[in-house]
Amino acid sequence: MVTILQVSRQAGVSTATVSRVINNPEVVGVRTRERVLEVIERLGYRPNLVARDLASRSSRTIGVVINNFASVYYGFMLEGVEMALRNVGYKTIAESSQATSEGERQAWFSLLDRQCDGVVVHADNLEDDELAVLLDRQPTSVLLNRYLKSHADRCVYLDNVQGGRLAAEYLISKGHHQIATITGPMKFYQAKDRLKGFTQGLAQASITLDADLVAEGDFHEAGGEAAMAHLLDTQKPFTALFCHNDEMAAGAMETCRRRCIRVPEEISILGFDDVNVASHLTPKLTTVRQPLREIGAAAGILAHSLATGQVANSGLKTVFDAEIVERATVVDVTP
Amino acid sequence: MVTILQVSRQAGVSTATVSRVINNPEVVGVRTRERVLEVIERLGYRPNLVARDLASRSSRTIGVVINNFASVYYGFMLEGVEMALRNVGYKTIAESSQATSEGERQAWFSLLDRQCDGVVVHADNLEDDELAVLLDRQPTSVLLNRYLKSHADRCVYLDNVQGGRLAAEYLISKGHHQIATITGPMKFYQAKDRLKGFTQGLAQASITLDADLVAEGDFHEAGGEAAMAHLLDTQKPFTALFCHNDEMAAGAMETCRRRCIRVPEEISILGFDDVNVASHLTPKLTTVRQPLREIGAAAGILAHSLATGQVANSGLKTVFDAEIVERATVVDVTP
DNA sequence: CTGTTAGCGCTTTCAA
DNA sequence: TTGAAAGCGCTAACAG
Repeated sequence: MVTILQVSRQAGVSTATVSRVINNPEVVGVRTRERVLEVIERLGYRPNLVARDLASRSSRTIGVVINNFASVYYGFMLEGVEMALRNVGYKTIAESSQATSEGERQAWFSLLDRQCDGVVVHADNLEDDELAVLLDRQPTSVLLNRYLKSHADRCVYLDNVQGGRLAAEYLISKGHHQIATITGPMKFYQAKDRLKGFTQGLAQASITLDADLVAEGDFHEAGGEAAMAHLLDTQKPFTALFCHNDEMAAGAMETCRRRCIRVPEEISILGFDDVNVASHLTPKLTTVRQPLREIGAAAGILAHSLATGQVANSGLKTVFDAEIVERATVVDVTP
Repeated sequence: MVTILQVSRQAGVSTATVSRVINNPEVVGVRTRERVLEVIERLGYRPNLVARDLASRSSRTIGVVINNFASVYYGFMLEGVEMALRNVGYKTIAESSQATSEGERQAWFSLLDRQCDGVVVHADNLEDDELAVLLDRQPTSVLLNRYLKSHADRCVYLDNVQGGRLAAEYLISKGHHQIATITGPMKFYQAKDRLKGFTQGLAQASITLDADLVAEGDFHEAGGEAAMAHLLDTQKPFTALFCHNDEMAAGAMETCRRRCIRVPEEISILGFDDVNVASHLTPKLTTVRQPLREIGAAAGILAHSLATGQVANSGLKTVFDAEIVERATVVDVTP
């Protein structure tokens, strides 16, 4: 391994000067700089980032905690963070939490131990109060797609209430009045908020959500299948279904297929997220889209701003709206 | 930030001892250890990994280069690496290459600069000879899902020839004789190998692959759609189609749908990979499965072995077989 | 079993 | 514009 010392000797300068041509070229004499650059090139010198980080007490890196890597939902957000950070010369490093509170805690600390300048945490499982304590202690950490009232300026997220309301409004605009819904696990605030917004949306049209038309799913396909079967079995009629994510919508469609219920002719189905399963289903799924890349990018930038002490909240967008992506599973039933 | 020095003072021992209770507890007197542990706990001390890495010249970390994060194909492999490494107390850190040779190079070096003990590289775009040079220089780097004859023991990959052959054999076993195929871009060795194996498989049954029944795709859905349209337009009859990945199979199915060609009644379709789009298509896609997690895990372990100087190649599995996952798009046409 | 003593490779005052 | 010197926080011989 070639070190800065060897470069400095070869170039006949001090290590400080070599360091300068790397990090602050303009401050170094042009002739010296040329010479050093030449040696660097010739020796194939590459700075040891670990040493640099230690000495400079900065890693120019933002850490990201996500549930797992094998889901495009997190992949999109991660890509968003990475792209945004690349533009400002920062690196991204991600760690997965296996979707457990312990995993979230560990990944978060692990990133901090690596001296990340900031960390973007997608924490579905940690409790509000623990999150609050951690955020207080880590002034450069931000929450991804989770909202904590006590630290609103540290949260970048989709407005799930708006998303839920939008779902209701859209379905109503297509003439539906009897609408069922399959929610995510109600312990997640996403599910709570989407249901809340959905209920609001229905209320605007003077529709009261019938408790029999609400089924709790698990955010996975199997749960969607089961929940749909349950809804159908209660015999309450409905012409449209809103699912809290696309996976469950896929499950619901599967149940319909098995029971020979035609989608969308007999039942319209609306998903949420717009991850790529949506466009592969038959018929293609109409869904409520989350701008995952944008959300990730905003979170990355926020963490970066906090880390570099820039004007915090300088008009940075932190709450995002969902939007409808019309495909083929919702049909207009206006008489 | 609380450092090892503060802990040592509080505990009335040297920093070396604190270091020992963290990294080599058994070598420290039980009473001292208790005391130090108590102080660590009380002060909330967390070792600075950057400092440890620098001092120990080891990061206990393996880097991974992948194309991008927004695709489960890479996500699965990454998860495999991570899981395997976790078991041996190593960390994983991933960087994306944007699927360009320059990106692959940069990500690779960047990981090395961070002093990763080894790196697992998914490099589709770098040329064989450059790869060979790099592998020679980096004795702890391994290739993921790519085969380089000159460095066979540094490659962990799916046997694409076997996969292609398996596809042919399977289709033939279902009574198909007129078989078309949509390949990946032929500049990728995966496509070459799958086609080669496929041809071999057909040859075993004395079938010669008709050039008109081969179309080159792009590994994406759009390319699959176009390639299928092309195949259909040549008017050569075929009863089955083998696609080099599931995305293109989805595209081909879309083209069939548009042209009112029933799958699998009129044309059977076989995919490759078994990423989750496969199970969401209608009908569900029969496909050739790659054990992505296992491949990732093996690559991680290989890099780890090389990094820790363990018995290289101690019976470590480095080439994996594909297998058929039967779902609903291939039908038996035996008379 | 524990402390002392050198660093790891780089950055960063402070002077010159 | 450049160099000398003092670390960053931790580990790793080497003694004892």
